[in-house]
Amino acid sequence: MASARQPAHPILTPERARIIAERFRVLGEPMRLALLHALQAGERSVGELVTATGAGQANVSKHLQLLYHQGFVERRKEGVTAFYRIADPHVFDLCEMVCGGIQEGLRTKQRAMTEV
Amino acid sequence: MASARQPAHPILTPERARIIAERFRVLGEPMRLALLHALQAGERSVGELVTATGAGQANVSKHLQLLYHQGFVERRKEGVTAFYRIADPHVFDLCEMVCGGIQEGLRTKQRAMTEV
DNA sequence: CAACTAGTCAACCATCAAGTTATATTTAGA
DNA sequence: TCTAAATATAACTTGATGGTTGACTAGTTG
Repeated sequence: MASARQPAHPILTPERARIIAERFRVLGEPMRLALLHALQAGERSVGELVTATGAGQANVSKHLQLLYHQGFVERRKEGVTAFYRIADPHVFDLCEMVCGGIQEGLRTKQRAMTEV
Repeated sequence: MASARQPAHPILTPERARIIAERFRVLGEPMRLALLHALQAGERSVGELVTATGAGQANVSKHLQLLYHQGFVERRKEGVTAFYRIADPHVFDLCEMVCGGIQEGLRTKQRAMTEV
C-alpha cells in the first residue's frame, strides 16, 4: 500500500472550486446530457437536436449556448443552419466514470442489505 | 485508429440521464467541492469542516446530507460527534478530468487567439 | 421585395436550491 | 435532572435557472 505517505493534494482555492463546479453544473442537467448524447453519433443541426430530444427550439438553443460557452461543443454555421459537434470526446469518459460510481454505490447498498 | 467503425453508444434513457445529471449536479457546487477537498486528507467531524470551510453549521450539515445520500461520503457517529469520510476516492479523478478539460479549453482558446 | 425558414435573444414565470435563523435531538457531564 | 455541546432539521428568504412565448436576425426562394 502507498498510504503511508499522504499525497500532496493540490490546493482548492475558492476560485478554482467555482470554476470546476461551474463545469460540473453544466453537466448536471438531463437535457444537456441528452444533447451531448445526441451529438455523440456526430454533428447535428439545431433542428435535428430539437426533434431528437423533443424539447422546444429556444430551449435547445439556450442549452447549446451554455455547452458552447463552457467549451463542451463547437459550432459551425452553414447558410441559415447551425451545426454543433462535440468539442472533446473526453466528456463521455466523465459520464462513464459517473455511471461507474453509481453502480458501485448500488453494489455497496446491495452488500449492506444482504449482510447478516 | 479505430474510428472507422462507429462505437455503439449505450442508449441514454431519460431516467438514466436524470440519475447521471443528479450526480453531476451534486458536484456542481463550490461548497460541496470544498467539503470533499477537506475530506481528502482524511476523516473530519462536522465542526472541523465548519471551521475549515468557514460556512455556517447548518449549511455544512445540509451539504453533507446531500453528499451522503448520493454516496460520495460515508458517516460514523461517535458520541455526539459525526465524522464524515470520502466513500470513493474516484471522485477526485473526476475532478482532475474536469480540470484537464478546462485547461484543454484554455489551450484551444489560446491557439485561436494566436492564429494568423 | 415578399414570404419562408432556421436560429438566437429577451422577457417572463414557476420552480428550485443555497444560505440563514431558529428549533429539535441526542449524548456527555456536573 | 439540568446544562452544555454537536449535529440535524424545519421554516424562510432570496437569487439562480429551466422552460415557454414572442420578437428579431439572417439567409433562401419565388
